[in-house]
Amino acid sequence: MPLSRLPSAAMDQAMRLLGAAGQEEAAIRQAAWVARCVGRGESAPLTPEAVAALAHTLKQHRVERGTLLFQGGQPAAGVWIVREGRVELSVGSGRRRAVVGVLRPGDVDGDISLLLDMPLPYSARVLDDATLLSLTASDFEHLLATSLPIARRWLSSVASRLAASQGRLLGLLGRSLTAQVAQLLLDEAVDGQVPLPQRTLAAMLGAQRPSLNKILKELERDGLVGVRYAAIDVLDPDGLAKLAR
Amino acid sequence: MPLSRLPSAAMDQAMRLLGAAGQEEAAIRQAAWVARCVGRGESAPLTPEAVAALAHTLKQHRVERGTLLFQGGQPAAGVWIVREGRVELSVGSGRRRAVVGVLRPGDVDGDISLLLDMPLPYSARVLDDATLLSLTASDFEHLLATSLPIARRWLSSVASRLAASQGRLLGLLGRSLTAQVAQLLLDEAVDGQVPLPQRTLAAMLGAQRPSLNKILKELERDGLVGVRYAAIDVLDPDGLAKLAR
DNA sequence: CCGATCCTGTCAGGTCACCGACATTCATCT
DNA sequence: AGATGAATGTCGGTGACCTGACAGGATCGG
Repeated sequence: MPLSRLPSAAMDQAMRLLGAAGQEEAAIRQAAWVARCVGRGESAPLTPEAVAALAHTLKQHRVERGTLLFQGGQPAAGVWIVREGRVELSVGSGRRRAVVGVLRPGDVDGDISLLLDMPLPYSARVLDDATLLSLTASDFEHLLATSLPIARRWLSSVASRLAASQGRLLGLLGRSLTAQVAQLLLDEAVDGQVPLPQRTLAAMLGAQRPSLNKILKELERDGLVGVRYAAIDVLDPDGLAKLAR
Repeated sequence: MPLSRLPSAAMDQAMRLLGAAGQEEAAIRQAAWVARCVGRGESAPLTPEAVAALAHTLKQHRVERGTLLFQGGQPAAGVWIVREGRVELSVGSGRRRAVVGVLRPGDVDGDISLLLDMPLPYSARVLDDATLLSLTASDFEHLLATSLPIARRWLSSVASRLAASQGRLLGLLGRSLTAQVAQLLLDEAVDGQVPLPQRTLAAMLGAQRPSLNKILKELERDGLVGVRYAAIDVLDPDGLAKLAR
């Protein structure tokens, strides 16, 4: 999931200053932001036409905390792009719940199921009041089928997700829970913070919450992390990296 | 430069004997096969030009068992496509070795590192005497930058690998080793057989070989699998699926 | 045919993480 | 401010998996 996490404060301010008259321009900016999020494209620069095509098909949604964006097993309705807030991807429920990942601004989902024409493998629930962008299935396919720069960029976006997924696989295989926790905290930290409850972190490792809590207290005792309410502070990334190996 | 150092002498000789016309047709066939492997393309049919472009850039190699195709940490030299045989992807060594996956005919690798411009995350070793196809890095980028049908198909290829990786992640999270073994056998079986030594299977789960062996004997006692030398027979897929849930 | 090498089968001891449960602290809403 | 729900801190018993080691069988080379 380590797609580009871009500071969007400056952008938001610019949008406010523009006002209603610049609605068209705001849409273009939105599209350009998405284009930056969807992969890198040094070898496929985006044409103004491609950005405009994106701008006209993107829809914006305000979604409140707790909303179920989609449910596992159903066909994908379209592509979701997180503009602001977080979205949790999970399977199962109760004590057998596993968290596949947590989307943050700049992350994309739903496209894989569309590309492969398979049902969604997990459910998505919105963690904070959020702003989301969406593409319908047909708009998405049309974009890919007509714009090579967009297809090329989307390719690198999916590639980076694959690399992240394989990295997480390696982080789990044959490692002690301590090493897994250290790795997870490093992966998920943004600005030295991991704003997730221990229950969720445990579900991301397929571990029990008490086991995770024990390890977190050990890490805190060693000065590597700070444990707060529904959040972990990463105090010593280098020390964690040493544990994670 | 592992590309140029591979033993391709036999192939070169065969091509010379064939003559120009046969060589061209063989190359086209090869390219069409690759195109089928690299994703589905119901919405992006391949043009004859695209297939021809592929055909002219593919190189064929015969590689003998045990060859190290590439090593983790180095930049990717190009894209590899397995035509025949198997290739093992792994990290680490000794008893801390983890097997990321085993490539079989039709599988592709090396493209992710090129797309993201990152070093290869694992090493690749050839398990059987094999036939491989390759694309150089620049040919690959050129293909993607000029042919939309190929970019579109490659996109679905990477997408399906991502789905598989996430599936394996879910197969590991919070499941007993027995469930993991059952899942792995179902995933890796081809024609009801899994032709891998227990040491490799254990490394794919990040488990120890004795632990795996104990579970395999239990499964054999229950008539779900047959244990042979360096191979497992899947006798009762439904029974395994029930265990894997 | 024989040695070398890989693979399988198996064992005991020790450790680690699961499991259910409970009390406590924190945040939020009325 | 008080009530309510959620998240944290903590505890033992139990079972599962790891560790290291060794013996025996299969395969392949000379």
